Amino acid sequence: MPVHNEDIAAVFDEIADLLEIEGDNPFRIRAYRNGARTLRELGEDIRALVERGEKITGFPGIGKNLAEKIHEILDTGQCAALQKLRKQLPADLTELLKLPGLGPKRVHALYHELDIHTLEQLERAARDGLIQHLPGFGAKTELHLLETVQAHADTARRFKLAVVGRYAEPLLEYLEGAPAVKTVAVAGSYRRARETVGDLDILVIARNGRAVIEHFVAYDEVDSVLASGTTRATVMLRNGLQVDVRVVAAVSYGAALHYFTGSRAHNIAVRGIARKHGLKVNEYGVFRGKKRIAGKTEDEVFGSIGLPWIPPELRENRGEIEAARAGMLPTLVETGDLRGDLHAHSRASDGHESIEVMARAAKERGLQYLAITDHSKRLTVAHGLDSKRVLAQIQAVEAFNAGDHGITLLTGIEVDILEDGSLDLPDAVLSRLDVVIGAVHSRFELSRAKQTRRILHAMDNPNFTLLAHPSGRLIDRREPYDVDMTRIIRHARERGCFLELNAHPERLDLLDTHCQRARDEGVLVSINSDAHSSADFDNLRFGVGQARRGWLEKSDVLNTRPLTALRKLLAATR
DNA sequence: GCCGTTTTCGGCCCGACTGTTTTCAGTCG
Repeated sequence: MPVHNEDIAAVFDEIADLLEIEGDNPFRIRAYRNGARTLRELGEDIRALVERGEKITGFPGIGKNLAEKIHEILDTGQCAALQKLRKQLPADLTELLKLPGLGPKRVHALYHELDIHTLEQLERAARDGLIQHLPGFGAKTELHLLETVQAHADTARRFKLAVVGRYAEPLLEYLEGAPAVKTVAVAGSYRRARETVGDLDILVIARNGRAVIEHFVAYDEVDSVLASGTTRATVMLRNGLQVDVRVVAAVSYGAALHYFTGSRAHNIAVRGIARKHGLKVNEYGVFRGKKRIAGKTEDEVFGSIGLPWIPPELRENRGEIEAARAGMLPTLVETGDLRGDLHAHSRASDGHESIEVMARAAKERGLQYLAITDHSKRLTVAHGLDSKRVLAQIQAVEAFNAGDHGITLLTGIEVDILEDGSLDLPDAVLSRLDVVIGAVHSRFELSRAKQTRRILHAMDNPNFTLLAHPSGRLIDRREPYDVDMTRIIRHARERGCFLELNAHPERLDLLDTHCQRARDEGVLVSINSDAHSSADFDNLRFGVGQARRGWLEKSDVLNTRPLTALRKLLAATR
């Protein structure tokens, strides 16, 4: 069985869970979790690194011990330390930790006092009234556990960023109507533009916290109130989205916004720096002893520990603090930097509008050019274009450009990459197009070696411009196909072609860590809407959010170029 | 278990809410 970063990370997380239940040293537990996180965010297969003989102890949180365990897991597929823990504790015990309200201490008690290690046993014991007699538990906790175990199917759900946006905006407006509210702002992973959001964090500046909280929990989409105090409350909306609201005073706004924006790893790192300066950072401000020295704005908070303001999308403790300290923070790309869009569909294949309507919609969003890239014939479900229809579309685009519309259309195609890596239309046709987007739409299950070879071969076609949605994942619906992204990025550099960052909320593909690699390799990324209707151009902002999480600057993005510069770059790929 | 512009030892982020505690532990973010 091939071992991937995620497999090793899962081992470390399980070790951490089991150690935590047994009450081990909390910092040792955190070390395992940090190691797991580093592996997940590496952006490259650790196996490939090891096979190349590279040292792995340099990565953050990977010391001698974890490096040894990584080698062991790669070599044997097993980890003796985990096996040993699993002998002491039943493996399914960690499942209980996922239940809200159950942490390591309570799981410890349930197991050691009542021999409970499955959800079924927990449910039975709760129904029999056995749990309320355990120390630290009571009747209310028991009832709560019974309810959550029965509803466990819907817990731990994450929502796509765009979906959360649709619920967040009206809720923000509603909160602005609470008594004496000065400011309402979204923080958390939504502000960091994570591709999915677990719960929505909203910060409110107001004099009277209690009044805001009362107003909030009365919102008509609230299904249940999970917690409610004088400065914060947590509710579940009817759609299953959890929302946290916290109320702070204006003097603490920056500190609270920073704190609730996270990520947790970033916050821990910032507080660590503050400690070295003899300061304490919490959501109320930055303190020297009892004296608040900063807190009104995020600028102040960062400034108090000698750093410039760091954009939220970078706050993952993936090097942004070091970059800030060195004055090397990127100037991140913005939606307004985009000059065009190189991936859109028309009615000719599976789009819903004419090329004229799509052009007008793109122009209304300030774009100077738009590539019409319908599907190729292999994708019969999408009514893909054969050679003859491609040639007809070229004529239609030329006819459009002959008029004065304030936007230029580019000819193009989203051509299927066939299983052998050839493209689904003849070179004679592809060579007449401005933009040739290669896309994998079939045989997702190919082995890593075959899938990678297939894509590399496609990129070698001299007409190939850019690779559509490179990982193929659909958030929550389909895993990325197994492919060596490092080789693909490197090949794009050698071949002189580009990668797409597909902005569709279900895709957001390139992944953020791959954007960083593309940038390091000097491969330009095109942030494309993949619009199938005129409203879809609004999705570009989600692609920009993802690009910002991937540290991309304006100059790293292909379609920030004005049309003439773009044409030169496109010509150079051939 | 990791890590070092005080350090190879001795640190490691911090506060709100809940429930069961009569002064605080556990969980969560």
